[in-house]
Amino acid sequence: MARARRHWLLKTEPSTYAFDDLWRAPRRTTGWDGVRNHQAKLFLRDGMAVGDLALVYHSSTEAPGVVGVARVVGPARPDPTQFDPQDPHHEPWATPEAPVWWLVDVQAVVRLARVVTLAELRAEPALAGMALLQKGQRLSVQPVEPAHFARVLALAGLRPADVER
DNA sequence: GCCAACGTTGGC
DNA sequence: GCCAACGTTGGC
Repeated sequence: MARARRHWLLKTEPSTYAFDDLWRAPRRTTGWDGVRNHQAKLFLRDGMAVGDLALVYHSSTEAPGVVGVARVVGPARPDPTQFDPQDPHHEPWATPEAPVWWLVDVQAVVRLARVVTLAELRAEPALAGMALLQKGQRLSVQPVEPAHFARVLALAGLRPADVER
């Protein structure tokens, strides 16, 4: 039997890569590259599987918050930007035989009609345990409990079936 | 292994 | 821009 679907949160700075960039990408799909934290890497490489769902979160912007939902559509693979000397995410010690950084391919599923802001999330008692809301946390890839995921969808006015397409 | 210095994240 | 919190680096 297949493993249960897991849920995640992916942070991005919209000035660098916004959810709308993903929404407009070919097949609404991109490699989620540039993650340079080892704990986040482990979630990408070892935690995620095709079919998992992720909240996409905008940070470092006027109204930080959840802006969309994406699905993992490809298994973990080495992040190609680590091999590119011209790329800001270049990793001098990485080789194709021994990659350091990993990514998964994600596809936009739903673009929220409005931002579910960080302030709203904080105001929701049912979400008090979310990793995102813990003091000092700054991981850009985080696991999300299914109940929390469902609650955020509800705040966005979505029903569970809305993310199954 | 300890820890100070420095860099980064990210809300405000 | 400020600053808290965390991660990384490097001397010892």
